[in-house]
Amino acid sequence: MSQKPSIPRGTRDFSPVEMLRRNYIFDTVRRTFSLYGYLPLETPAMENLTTLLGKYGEEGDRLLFRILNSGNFLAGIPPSVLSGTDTQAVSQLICEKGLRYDLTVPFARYVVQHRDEITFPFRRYQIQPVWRADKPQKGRYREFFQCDVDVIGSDSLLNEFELVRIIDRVFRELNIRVIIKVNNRKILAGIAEMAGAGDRITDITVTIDKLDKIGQEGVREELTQRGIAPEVIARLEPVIKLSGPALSKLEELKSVLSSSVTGLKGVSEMEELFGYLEALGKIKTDIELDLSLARGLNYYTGAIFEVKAKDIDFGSICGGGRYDDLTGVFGLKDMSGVGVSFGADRIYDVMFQLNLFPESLMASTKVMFTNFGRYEATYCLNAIRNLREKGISAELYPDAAKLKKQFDYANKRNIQFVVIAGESEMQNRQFAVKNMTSGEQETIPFANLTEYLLGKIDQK
RNA sequence: GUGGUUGUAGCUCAGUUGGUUAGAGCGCCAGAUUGUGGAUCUGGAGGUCGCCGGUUCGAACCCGGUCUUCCACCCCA
Repeated sequence: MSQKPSIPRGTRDFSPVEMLRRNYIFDTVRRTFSLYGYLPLETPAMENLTTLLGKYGEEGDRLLFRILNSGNFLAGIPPSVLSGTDTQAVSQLICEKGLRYDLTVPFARYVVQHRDEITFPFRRYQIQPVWRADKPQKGRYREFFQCDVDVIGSDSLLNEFELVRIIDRVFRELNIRVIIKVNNRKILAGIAEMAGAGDRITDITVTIDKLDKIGQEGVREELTQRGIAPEVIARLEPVIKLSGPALSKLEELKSVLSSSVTGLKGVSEMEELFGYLEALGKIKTDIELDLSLARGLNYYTGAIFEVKAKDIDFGSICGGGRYDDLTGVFGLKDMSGVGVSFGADRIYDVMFQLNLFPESLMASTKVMFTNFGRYEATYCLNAIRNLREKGISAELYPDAAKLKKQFDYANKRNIQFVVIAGESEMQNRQFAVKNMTSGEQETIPFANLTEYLLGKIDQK
């Protein structure tokens, strides 16, 4: 009895073609991270739930994949709990581990645990999958890869500045036109404070974050629904609607938020960041100070970032921000960090739809030798060794199949050159080299093959 | 988690009011061409109609459940 195989909902297999394209993204990202002096780090797929819970808000806790304890996980659990309806209580008793939800919290955990071996400020990058028990949709998976860059142990706004440069570079290299949106949690706190609802920041920010989507009217409605007083809403609106260049927005905010120490701090932080960008920037990517940007993760305390593709709507493909006290809950105070996360899977989707992957990715083998049998194959293998030594990827068709079949194979694999060595070629110590794009075929002496192909093959 | 949607050949999809052997295009395999691919022609293989159950003399079609896909909300990379 065989069962139809399948994989869990929201997960995917990646075929060789897909992996070549994914690696293209990972390589680009990794190269940039490393260029900016960040060091690689990996942490386990699973963490203790105590590490994970309570870091992502109520919604985040719900979306955590929990791992059932091993062994007799029901031992010692009161039957009254098991028969009840409080699944939360049950899961707490039978699960002590969970799959990581992002890379930032495990990073904070790592920093606290290894503080004595780390040289601060610590710059690390981490490219690994994360898991969320979300309902899958387009661009939303239950297992997806994040590419995180963070620097921890430095308050300097220069870090924010460099992250913007990294974002700019990565997306320029990938050829994706994006817009970087920036805001600051302290400004948001100041705005809420100024409006007379400092204790309702979460409700306010979560709602105005949807401005783009549901419009002013929608925001007003939802704020009312969340129990925000009309006069508060009235005071909020003009601020959110501020327009113009970042620096002029900030200028206006200074007077609006004059009564809020926190708010002013946020404004000056943003002034510093945009100051660097003006002075040293030369960044081609559009950067916008978007006062409606909030971001859900509730550990952010300063700058927040979000990147969207301009030519297609796929939600945010990169996001992050500054967190002043993520390590605090693990017992390490005064350790501010800032970082962003590139969503590899969404970047893939964007690039795929916009056709941005280079054709050349598909051609791994540059030269294929046809196979006429054992005797001829040996002749070819000698040449192949020479090619490989010169860095030209080459392969021999493994079976002495019909030539049509061998050519078909080369065609489908996008192999640029096919080398034919049969009886007549061997007699003259030659090869017939066929260019599969032009269809031209030349006869080359055995000794000249490597040189000939080196000259013909498009580098890169 | 709430509401909706989708599932037929490897892929994209037809399939009448429930009625014998479920179709097409593309792809695949073979041949036309026993050392030359992308074109053409000929032939061929390939389907528990997502899965389980129910209604019926009879189900791809109707009903229920379940899984999957996509969408909205929620939230987010």
